[in-house]
Amino acid sequence: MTPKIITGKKGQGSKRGRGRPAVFDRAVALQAAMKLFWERGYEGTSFDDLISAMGISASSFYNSFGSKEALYCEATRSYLEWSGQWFFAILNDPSIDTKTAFARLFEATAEEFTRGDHPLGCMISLAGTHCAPGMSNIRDMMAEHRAFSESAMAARIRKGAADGDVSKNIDCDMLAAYYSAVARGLAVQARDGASREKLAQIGHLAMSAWPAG
Amino acid sequence: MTPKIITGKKGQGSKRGRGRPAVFDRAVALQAAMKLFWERGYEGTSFDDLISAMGISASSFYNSFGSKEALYCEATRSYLEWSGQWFFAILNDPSIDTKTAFARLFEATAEEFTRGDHPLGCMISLAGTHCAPGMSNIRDMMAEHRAFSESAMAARIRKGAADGDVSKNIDCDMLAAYYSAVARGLAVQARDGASREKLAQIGHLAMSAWPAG
DNA sequence: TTATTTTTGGTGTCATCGCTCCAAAAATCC
DNA sequence: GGATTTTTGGAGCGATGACACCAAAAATAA
Repeated sequence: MTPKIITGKKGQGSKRGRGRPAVFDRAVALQAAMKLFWERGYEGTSFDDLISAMGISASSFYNSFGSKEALYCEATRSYLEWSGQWFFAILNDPSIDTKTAFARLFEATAEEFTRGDHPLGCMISLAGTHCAPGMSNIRDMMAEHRAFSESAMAARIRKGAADGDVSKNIDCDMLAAYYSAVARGLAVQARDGASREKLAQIGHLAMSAWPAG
Repeated sequence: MTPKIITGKKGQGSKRGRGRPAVFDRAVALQAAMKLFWERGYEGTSFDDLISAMGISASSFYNSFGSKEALYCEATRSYLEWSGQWFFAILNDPSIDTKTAFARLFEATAEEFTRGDHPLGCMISLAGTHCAPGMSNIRDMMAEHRAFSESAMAARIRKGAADGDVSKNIDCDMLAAYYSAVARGLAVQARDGASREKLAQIGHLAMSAWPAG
């Protein structure tokens, strides 16, 4: 009944201690879990699928990651850290103006959503929209992540307005909401098998809604 | 092992026969199931949730609907029949031009996605994107429905090009893919709690990408 | 080497899931 | 009213899901 509290990451994460060192690479195992969650979602991924893909036993899993839900949170953070690399690099590139940043964002999105070395689309856009009651924590977490990326877009547009490369008359939050919606739609299109070219052209069309300066 | 084949709808569906008539209204039960599936998705909705919401017993469920998967298909058809009402009425309204039809489509979408009498967003847009292996039939079914609505949009645009109210130089399929993506994005935004006004403004912004005649 | 610390495999457990069977009950037809 | 046909409630089943526990194994510190 009393839930076991995992205070800190153990396994490969702790510094070289006394006992037997873990035989598996925690980062590699986490990455494998991330891809599975990305592909199938939280509820679509079973405990057995996870430990099998991660190449560890049930007890190692429990020792190192605490629970399926804790692992999902960690995998999500890992995904965000990874996708945030290209996302924020482009969004906040100081050498380009706001509109160009968004255009490049969608070019990169078309590429990233259709790569062969990881699942199609976006782990965040597709997750936690359709879920059982009792999964509200998961749903809320993903909604927050979506809201975060939308607000990052809004901040970039506001900066553009301050810098003078975006008209001061536009509603920055609404423009960000629009491009956020387009990104979510691209994730669904990618999942349904849309080609890189198709995604790129959708993004290009979306850019033609950019308000005139 | 030999799967029980449900040849036709029984229960309230069959014409007044000999035996004891069903005590529940099949259409009402189906609608309750539809709303549950719409809210939670296929995997997020349990058998017990269903029979409880439908107000019937497990055996009545099995007698009348065959299986959870068969019910899901039927609920999906029911949803499409219902949402197709407003969708195609606007898309194929002969009294308005193509661009106006799409603008009205998004106005209606903003309203329909945020009504209090049924779940938020769209049952089709959100379903079957993140699912377990073995659910490929469900995933494929939903992807087909999405492709169908996209092709209906493309057909409307092609008709517009033929009628002369859309430029003949545009790529009709690509424009449809773009508006399809926007619709998917609106469904996610609606799920995340976006207001009707926010959705309407996103749709309005999306319309400003309409190619010049 | 010995003691200590930690991981590991295997097994067990409890709940849920989706389904299935069965006999009683109820309504119609003759 | 009796026979027939169908629905209904309830009990139960095999599979899966997500852990949880434990004793053996392995590696380091002393």
